[in-house]
Amino acid sequence: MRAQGNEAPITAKEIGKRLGLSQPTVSRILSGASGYRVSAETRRRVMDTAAQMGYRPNALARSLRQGRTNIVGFYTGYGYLDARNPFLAELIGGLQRAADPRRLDILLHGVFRGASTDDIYGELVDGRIDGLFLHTHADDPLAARLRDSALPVVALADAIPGIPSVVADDVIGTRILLDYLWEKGHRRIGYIRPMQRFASVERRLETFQTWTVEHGFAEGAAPIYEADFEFSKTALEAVLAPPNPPTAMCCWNDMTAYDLLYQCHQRGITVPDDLAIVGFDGLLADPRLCPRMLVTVGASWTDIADHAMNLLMQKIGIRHSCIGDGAGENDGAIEHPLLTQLPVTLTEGNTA
Amino acid sequence: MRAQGNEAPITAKEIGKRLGLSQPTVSRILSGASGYRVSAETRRRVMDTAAQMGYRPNALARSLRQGRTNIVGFYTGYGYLDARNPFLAELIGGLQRAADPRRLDILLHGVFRGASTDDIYGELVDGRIDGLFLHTHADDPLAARLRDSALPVVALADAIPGIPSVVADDVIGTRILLDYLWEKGHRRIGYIRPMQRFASVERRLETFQTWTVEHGFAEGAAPIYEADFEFSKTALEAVLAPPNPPTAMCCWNDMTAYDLLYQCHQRGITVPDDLAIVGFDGLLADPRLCPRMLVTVGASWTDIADHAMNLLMQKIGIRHSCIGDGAGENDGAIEHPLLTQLPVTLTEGNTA
DNA sequence: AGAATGTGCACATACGAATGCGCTGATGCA
DNA sequence: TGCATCAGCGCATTCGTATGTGCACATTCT
Repeated sequence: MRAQGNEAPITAKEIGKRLGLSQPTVSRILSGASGYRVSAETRRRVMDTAAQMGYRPNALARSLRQGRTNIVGFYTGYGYLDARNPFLAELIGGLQRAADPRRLDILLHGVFRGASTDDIYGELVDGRIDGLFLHTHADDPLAARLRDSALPVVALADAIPGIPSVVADDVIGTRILLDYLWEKGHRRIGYIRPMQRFASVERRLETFQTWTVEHGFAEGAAPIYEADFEFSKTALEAVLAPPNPPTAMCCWNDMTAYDLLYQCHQRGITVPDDLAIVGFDGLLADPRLCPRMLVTVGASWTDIADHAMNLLMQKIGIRHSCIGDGAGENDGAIEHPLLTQLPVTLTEGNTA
Repeated sequence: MRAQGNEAPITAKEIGKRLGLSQPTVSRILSGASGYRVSAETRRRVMDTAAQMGYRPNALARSLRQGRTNIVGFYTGYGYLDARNPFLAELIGGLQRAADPRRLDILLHGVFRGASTDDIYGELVDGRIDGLFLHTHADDPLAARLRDSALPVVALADAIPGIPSVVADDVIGTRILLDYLWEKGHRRIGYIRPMQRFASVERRLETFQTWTVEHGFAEGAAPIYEADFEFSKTALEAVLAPPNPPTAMCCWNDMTAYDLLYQCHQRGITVPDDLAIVGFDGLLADPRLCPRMLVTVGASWTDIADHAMNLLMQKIGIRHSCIGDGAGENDGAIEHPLLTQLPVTLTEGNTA
């Protein structure tokens, strides 16, 4: 039973007391404040004592004073999603890699069940984070609240009007997928969309419709299906029931594609011979994990995270400089477009 | 250009000023302090004004005062691992689900390249988190530092001596796997271990050796191979080269098993007919994602995270109560064993 | 009417670091 | 000798909230 906790906490004041110096002097030396003169001797004594006592500056006090925490938040509006979801895993993993060289930590905001938009909003803007990565749909009332707040926010993976968003290029991506199917000889292609009206969904679906018109698809040759995140058995039956079913299915994202793939496997439908399947997001490109991989497009998750991080850093920097000089000039503030669409590449997995 | 930032921040003091009340009174009302009497009228005015002004208590100031942040940290000593790794995804995802009902957020600590143990330690104990989930190996010098610190720490997935650790039951798990192989008729079984001497590795390997002796395995019938995280092609050749190669391979964890699985697939070796493969961790149980699933054991990741969270909450609670009454009594502090081994179950995937 | 109780709030301080400003003593230069 | 300069450091305040203590005033009791 190591009973500690009775010793006074190791603070700058404590070091100062021990050395006969004031707390501010200790603070200035240890935080390496420039423009402050101390004798080499005093500096040495402070540094030595601090090291010996194992002094660690309290991050809360420092952040409270400086208005900066070096923590960026991540919030997903899809409360049921966590890091187990491959999509979110790529997102969070990408942010981790992007945060690391910038010496930032990531706060995963939880959304306890039953929390109101107001509560969540309050926890996001309470000063714990310098900026936020937002992963939600455009209809989320939280998005509107955040757009009008002072907190720097960047949207990821799905665009939010009025908030800088970094997404994969939905139009080019969808066209690449459809061109791929076209070259493989497919002339009846179905599209699976989710029930929700996400911005990405709309862009992808519009592109699908435009493309099929461009390529002279007849009525009924480009059916559109609506699926929940979990693609049900009955849905596949509905797809294959008509006399001339599609020979290929274009899924709005990879998770849906995997659902479909699994359903096909369950009933002995060979992919891609009986039914070709393409997805969107570039998920699970690692063939070790999923040998039964499909064809997918997607932007590099590293690029998405890195780009978003740069945007957020810039917003954070601007906000902080504006505090000092109230004039509000935007010196050197490059105007970024609200929607950044990153280039995509197609990945053709082994279909064993 | 919405130029804000010049308006005074909305603080409790500001509300008090507007209502002719003191800041403490506002604070007490809004934080719902018990044992403090205010008139219903004042309470109403404060609540209304706070709501109208959009008051959000500053979490930094509150935490600084209360010595509690309601944030728990997660740190992995394997710097190259992020949420993309299925193992870490399960770990982080499990913690997210466990944190949510407790209204905690999770701080993912980054380990910028080149950071010393001392730097990392400093960033972990700087007051931003109430407790830490530690995922690293026993040899990590950071583990020793943390063990002697006042920060509540719980180790996950790999045991750390002196720190409460929550892991899957390595011994039972390994025996279950081997019994499974035995029943399938395998009498020559190889084991793949990593180069690192992790605690879990040692326990699993010991169990393998004990088990093979118990079952009368002859010399050379239970070969042990050493592999890096990436199982190389040459390694599989080394396994299959001898005249009487193993008919089954027991991999120390699932990621290694997937490597092996992939190598087999690449050279047309049928699993499990030509070579049976079993892993450990219960990863990727979702058949949609990995139809070529293998046989694996593992504890429920939800259970691991939940158990670890309970342990940590208890340590945090004890620490906080000890601050108030310096006596250091451990009233009601149940002594938990340092090593918690959770029961495992076997999952037999489809081997399509 | 005076004392005892209770109500409703303000005052002061703590938390720990950061920072503008100003004080002291030594030195420089005229 | 007199004044400016500069090094070296302390003082006071700031950030925003929480909390122990105390002081008026109103109410009730005797």
